[in-house]
Amino acid sequence: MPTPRQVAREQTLRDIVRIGREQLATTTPAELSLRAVARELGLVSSAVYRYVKDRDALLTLLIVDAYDELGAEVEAAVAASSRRTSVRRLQAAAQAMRSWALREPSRFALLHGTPVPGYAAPPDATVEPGTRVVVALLTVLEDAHRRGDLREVDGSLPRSLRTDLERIRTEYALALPVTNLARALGLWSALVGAVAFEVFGQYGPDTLHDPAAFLDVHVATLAGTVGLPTP
Amino acid sequence: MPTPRQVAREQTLRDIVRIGREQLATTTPAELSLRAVARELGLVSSAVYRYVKDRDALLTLLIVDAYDELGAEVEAAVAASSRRTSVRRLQAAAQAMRSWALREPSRFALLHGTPVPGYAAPPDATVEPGTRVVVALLTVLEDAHRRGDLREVDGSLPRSLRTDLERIRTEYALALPVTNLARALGLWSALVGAVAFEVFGQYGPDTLHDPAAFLDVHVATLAGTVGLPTP
DNA sequence: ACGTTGAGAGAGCACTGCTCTCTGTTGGTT
DNA sequence: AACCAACAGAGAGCAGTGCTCTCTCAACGT
Repeated sequence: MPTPRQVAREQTLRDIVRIGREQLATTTPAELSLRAVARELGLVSSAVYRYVKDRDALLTLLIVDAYDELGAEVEAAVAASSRRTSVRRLQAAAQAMRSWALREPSRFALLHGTPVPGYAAPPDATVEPGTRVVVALLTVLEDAHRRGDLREVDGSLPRSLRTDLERIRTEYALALPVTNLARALGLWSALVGAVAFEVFGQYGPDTLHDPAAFLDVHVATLAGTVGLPTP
Repeated sequence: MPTPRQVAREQTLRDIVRIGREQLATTTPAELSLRAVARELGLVSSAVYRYVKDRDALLTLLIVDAYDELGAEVEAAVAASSRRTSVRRLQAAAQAMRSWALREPSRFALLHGTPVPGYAAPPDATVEPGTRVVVALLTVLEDAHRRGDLREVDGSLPRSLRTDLERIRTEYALALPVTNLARALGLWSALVGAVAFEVFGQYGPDTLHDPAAFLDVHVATLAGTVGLPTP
């Protein structure tokens, strides 16, 4: 049975994450201020160090928090589109990611922008939530493969790359061939790259006036590379 | 004829950029310190404000500096591979970008990582150097198109997207069809995304042991989408 | 009932970007 | 040649940051 002190502690910790998340709505990860979180919480700055080792630890909490929210939304989009074509499902996943990223640019930057200096995310805490998006993409491909809609793409792979892909394939218990898996990894980074380009404004001003439409076209193209039938 | 004072001023300005560039070798853009630059220069912190309006202005100088260096290296790779297949030329461009990004992770982050808060790069200073890489990619495609090696890719485009692409096509005096241009933009963001994934460590630890090989495979796949013949 | 653990406060250190004022030099104009 | 304005740099200072240290007091387990 948890003591009052324990429940209060967990509540405060949740509040810290919540306030940190709110701060990220208006500031960038680099500007996230522990003192500001403390002020908002009605605490003196040194007190938050009872809950969070340092600023990097707070960032880790927020990274996991963001990965989970993004992952959940992409998974929901994939699940909701289970009766549509695989290309449409990938487009739905992409648009879910894009929507979230545009809604939460700082939290997207926290995940896929410049890493915080000297800070290495602890793998045991971040790898699992950090792979939810790519796993969701792989789910679509696995479904297509099971239905016989996935064309096995050819092409030789360097040996070390093939080894890595085989390991991933067994680790995630995938049925799709490694050549398709290679394309899927490419799809993943390309998708994140495309969203980052838009969120970070790197296409340049007044280049694309309907980025959502471009993303759909782009994802359809990428879907062709992983072996899906394109209309 | 420039006065001694003017040449001294320009020299100091160059020194500031040089020192800033050196600082970025060991720190991230977010940590770049104007005071540290001043110390290194043997000046008091307030003195550098005679040369640079504020920290953001220094960042702009460094962004242009980095874009130019990256652009020059990618252009050189494209030029040096003019007698090879178009796919190999794209791979050379990609590897040039990857090499530079791994050698200069902070400066790469400055270009393609999280934008600095509240800071909008002045377009008239950054757009031209910022497009050198994509222009180099387009050069490869134009060459291929001229030689008849570029297959016109089909697929319908939404109207607003087609309008944007037509404008880009005339602005850069391109001969390749807009459908291929759409794929080229996708190739660009995908390439940056792939490099960013590796530089920022987002593939996860121990996922790919030969990222250079993966990038070659990935770029070869993307080259197929823009209409180049893949072996 | 009593030590131990924990939460919070407060002061302080070293650092940041940036502004203001003051001094001395440079440079163009009369 | 003399003069006054423009300029480079110094120094102090403000508000903010992350983080550490010490102190106090309440909650907790024995």
